[in-house]
Amino acid sequence: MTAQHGTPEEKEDGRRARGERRRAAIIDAALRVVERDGVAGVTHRAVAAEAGIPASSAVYYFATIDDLLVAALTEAADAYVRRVREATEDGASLDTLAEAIIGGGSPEQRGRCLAEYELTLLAVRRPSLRAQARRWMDLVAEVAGRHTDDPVAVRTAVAAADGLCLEALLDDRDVEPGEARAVLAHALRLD
Amino acid sequence: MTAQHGTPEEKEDGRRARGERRRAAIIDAALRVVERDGVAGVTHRAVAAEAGIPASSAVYYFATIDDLLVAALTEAADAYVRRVREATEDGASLDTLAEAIIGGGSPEQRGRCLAEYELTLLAVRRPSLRAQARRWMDLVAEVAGRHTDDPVAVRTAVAAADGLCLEALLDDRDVEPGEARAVLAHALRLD
DNA sequence: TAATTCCTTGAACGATGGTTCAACAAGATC
DNA sequence: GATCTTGTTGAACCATCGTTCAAGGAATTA
Repeated sequence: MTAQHGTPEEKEDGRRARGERRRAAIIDAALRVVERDGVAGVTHRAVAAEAGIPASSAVYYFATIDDLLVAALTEAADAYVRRVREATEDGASLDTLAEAIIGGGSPEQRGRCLAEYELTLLAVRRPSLRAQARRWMDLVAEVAGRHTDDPVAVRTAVAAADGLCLEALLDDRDVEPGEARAVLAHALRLD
Repeated sequence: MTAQHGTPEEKEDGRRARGERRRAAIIDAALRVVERDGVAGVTHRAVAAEAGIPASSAVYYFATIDDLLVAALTEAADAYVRRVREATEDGASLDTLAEAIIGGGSPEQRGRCLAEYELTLLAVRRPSLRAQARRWMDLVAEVAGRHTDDPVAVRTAVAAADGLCLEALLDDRDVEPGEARAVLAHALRLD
């Protein structure tokens, strides 16, 4: 009853505060493991090792592997939304959108993108995760919608954005942001 | 040295013939397992159980799980190419292409599509599988190329086709083939 | 028929992983 | 300080899995 109202800077339980921090660290570690070894590599022990904590601690916060994956997917979607929003809030230029989606081909972005894809595919098999996974597409649809009123164009742009990511992953070469831009522009009839 | 030339109906070793049949049955079973439980569900034992044979027999034909997944991916790509070629060889209508890609939303097609996606994503982490995985995209690019000369339009259509599949998987509802057709037509400027 | 090759199969070994549990430390509340 | 809550941790249990292996059966060849 002490932490009732909105201000989170209430006098809080220090134990819980540290717990929340550790929880977040575990999720981060889990995302790193997904990037490195894929969803299949996410085990309590592997994530705990990545986070530098004992395995039983990872179990304490995420009783099942599923819980951990759900948390990781949610965090990944959050990060993605943050990134794209930041890149498109002021000027909704197509270049920045393309770069935010494809990620410029840097290795770290590539790892992120792969992780996002794996988690999305995971969501296909778990109805409870679908809503989280859809946030990617919905966000791209929203941004695309600023450039056109044609719903088919928007659908095309969204689908193309997803497909471009997959191509970028499958090709080893760095995908030029210019190519992504050209495809998005084509889908949106901006060329 | 007996089975040297092209005619496969040479007097062949009956043991090997049955072996080849069993090998094919194992690959089929592996694909069914991928559809049902995902790539993560592919184990020697699970595939063997699906095929109704002892686990050690699956090991005899595919010494490692990787071998099994490679074979499954190759077979899935073969089947996909066969399907799309069959649907587009005579009249290369966009409707048939759209249906071949999206698959009319039938549950079995959905399972196939999901399996193809999972195997494709697997290929991202194994360079030796990339070539097989690319066959999907290359085929769609070829078919799309029959409708336009604009390379950007082709790239957009290919990317959109991949993205549409993912959307269809993520949405539970059956995706209307008409929607897929509209998106492809938009990408190819045929509307 | 004997030797050879190919396939079949059950059992087992070692490793990994999900999960449980009990003991314990540390902060919060009385 | 006593008590309660929260977090921490190492050990262990049990299941699953990849892989090995040896014994054998069946088709083929000599």
